[in-house]
Amino acid sequence: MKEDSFFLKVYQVVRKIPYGKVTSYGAIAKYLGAGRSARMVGWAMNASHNDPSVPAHRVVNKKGLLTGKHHFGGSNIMQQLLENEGIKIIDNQIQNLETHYWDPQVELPPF
DNA sequence: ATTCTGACGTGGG
DNA sequence: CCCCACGCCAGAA
Repeated sequence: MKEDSFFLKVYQVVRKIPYGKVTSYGAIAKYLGAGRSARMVGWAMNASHNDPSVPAHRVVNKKGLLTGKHHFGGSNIMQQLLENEGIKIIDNQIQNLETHYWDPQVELPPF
């Protein structure tokens, strides 16, 4: 596992997501410079299972849909975690997404 | 090397 | 907003 692999970069960003905030795969990809590799970000989250410090539950797709909840052990853990942070979720979709949205490109300093 | 896949995004309708 | 199709690219087999 290369320390500079895409996964590691993703982890770094995802770890910086503040409590009660969410972001999208595309936003992370963009921040990393990948731009169109949003899918890779999500895929990187798969490997994030090996790294519990990565709050993957705060990463959703651009619609605010919890697309990856199925990978959280098969239960609605992801939704509960987000609701625990004050985020309302209905039918796997985050309500008031703009309120909880957190853009690394804006909130975090550039490289 | 090739092939396939994937927790996505965007654009057109 | 929904639906459909294409693109995108890193990693695993």
